[in-house]
Amino acid sequence: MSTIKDVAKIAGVTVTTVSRVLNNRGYISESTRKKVYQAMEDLNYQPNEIARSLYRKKSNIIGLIIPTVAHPFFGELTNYIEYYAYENGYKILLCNSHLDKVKEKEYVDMLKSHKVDGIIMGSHTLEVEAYLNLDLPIVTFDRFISESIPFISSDNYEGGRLATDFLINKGCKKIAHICGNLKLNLLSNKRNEAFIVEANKRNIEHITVQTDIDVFESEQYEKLVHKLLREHDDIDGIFCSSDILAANVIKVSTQLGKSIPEEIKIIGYDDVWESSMIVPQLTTIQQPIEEMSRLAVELIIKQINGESISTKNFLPVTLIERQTT
Amino acid sequence: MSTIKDVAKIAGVTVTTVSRVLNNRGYISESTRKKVYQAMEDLNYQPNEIARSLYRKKSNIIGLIIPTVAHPFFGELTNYIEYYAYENGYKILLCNSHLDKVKEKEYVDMLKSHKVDGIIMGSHTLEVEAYLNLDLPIVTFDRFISESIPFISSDNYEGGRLATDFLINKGCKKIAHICGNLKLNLLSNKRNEAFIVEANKRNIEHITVQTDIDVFESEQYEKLVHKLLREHDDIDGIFCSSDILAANVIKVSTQLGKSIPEEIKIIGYDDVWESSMIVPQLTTIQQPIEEMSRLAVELIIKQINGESISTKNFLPVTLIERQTT
DNA sequence: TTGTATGCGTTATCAG
DNA sequence: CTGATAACGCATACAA
Repeated sequence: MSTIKDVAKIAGVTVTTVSRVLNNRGYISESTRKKVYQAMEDLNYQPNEIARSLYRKKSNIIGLIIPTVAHPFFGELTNYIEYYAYENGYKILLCNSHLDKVKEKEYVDMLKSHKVDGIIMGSHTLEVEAYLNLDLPIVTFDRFISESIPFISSDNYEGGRLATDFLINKGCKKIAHICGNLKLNLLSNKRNEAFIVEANKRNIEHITVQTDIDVFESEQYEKLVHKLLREHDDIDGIFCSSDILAANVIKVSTQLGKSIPEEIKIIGYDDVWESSMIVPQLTTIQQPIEEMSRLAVELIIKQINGESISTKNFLPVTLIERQTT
Repeated sequence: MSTIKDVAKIAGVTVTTVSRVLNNRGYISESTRKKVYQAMEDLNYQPNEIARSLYRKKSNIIGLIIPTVAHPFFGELTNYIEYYAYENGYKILLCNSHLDKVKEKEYVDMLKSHKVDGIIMGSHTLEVEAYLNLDLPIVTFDRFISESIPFISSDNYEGGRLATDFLINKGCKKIAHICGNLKLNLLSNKRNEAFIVEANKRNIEHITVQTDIDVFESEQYEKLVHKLLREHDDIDGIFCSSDILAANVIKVSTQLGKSIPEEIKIIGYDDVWESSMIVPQLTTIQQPIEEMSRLAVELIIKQINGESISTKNFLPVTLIERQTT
């Protein structure tokens, strides 16, 4: 690959001049500008971004840590994040933590070594302190770490409320909420809070099932759902904390011969693309995935530029009624 | 962030020495080694990978260009690719081309500027020449560009044969194949070749439907499938070139009141995670996504290391029978 | 309008 | 065993 020196030699000028035309800085005569352009063309020259990064102390790269891009929600999120990052001249270094504590830590260190300009965190297995000493612009999804670290989150309480109310209004008498591990201190726990409050308020029998099964372990999920439906044969409504989980519930319910939505109603969360594709189409709480992504990029870039931003960012959710309720 | 200089100063040695302990090169006394480690610890020092990359002319980054990570197939692929890359000390710079020719070209240039060590291409909208002058290790999925550029592909012909035969053996009398744009010169076109050959051999009426609708435009897909089933009410078997497409067909068939698999049998391609999750569970041709990913990383790294590799890499496919046939 | 010299953080060569 | 110093490719202050 040719360097700025080669261009300079061919164009018969010094590297300074080449650098100038490259960055449009200071005065340069039209004739030399042309010569330089010509030389760059001839050599098929492209500036070395590594060298630029070193000098400028800015890599134009954003690190993205998520559980796994194979999960539909994070796949969509990542797609949009990369899209908006690119629009703004940034690139994405992708890290799938698989919710492995050790790996997440290693990724953080790696990203720091690689001098990324900021980190978007969609995976949080580490202790609060680990994020505090990061000394780098950061945005998290769905987790409050400290007043100084901005987060983006859907309005989880409202989502939980909407889902629960909806099931009850549809006539459910005994409902369940299947969610992640509530100990993880995620903002999504608010969904369960709302679930309990609303069910109590309406005097409806309710059960909460926590799980930290990896979402791709469908057999385990199926077992869990089987168990739940066996032990509580009279459950007639389930609120799932993700669409993927809801798909599992649909599958098991069908296997058990329960008709949806007559005998059991199911409502998901996220509104990933699949939820309108499956049969029966899933009723769900829609998170504004694109807007969350756009905002994540915006917040990171503003931090990089030293602009002030709001730390608490709640985005609205919407109930999408389809065929499972 | 502290640099090697700071460490040197604190440890009371020169940068040379620090660099030595950092890279375990040459002799160093145990005592200075300790001092240096101590200083690194105190400063929480991490070597600057940008500077290293510049000097070594090696970034340890692999560029990945795909249509979009939001597509389940590419989501899974990307997950595995990142996994294996990381295992081998490489990082992934993610690019979603959205099959946009201009964007794909820009991404390629960007990756070259960023001095990635190699590119894995899962998106090919450019002309053959564009890839030939790349002057960088490269691996493509599902496209033969030239004898010098290695590709990875499932055994598409066999996949098409398996699917077609299976439908016919199950009693289908009139079958359709919905596939991508055959003009794109992808190896997946072999699936259609096999489809036609097998159908003719068995003397079965068959139709090929090409489309280059973006896979996320479900309404358009649905229209297409509606049209197909309206014009050919007697179709009783459909081979879809992706599971996502098959999911669309399931949805439309259900809407039209056709029972699956009694009145119409459906078979997909890929075996993404969703295919076993949907109801009814999808019969499909499984591509070995993890192995394809692992191999892609292996082939790129071997090229980077100057090792010789095979350019034509076909991986076996498997028919997975579930509920739609 | 253009050139010289210096530094970004690191590694390697060559002395000592 | 350790230290100066040059080089990686680029951009800027300062001269000319």
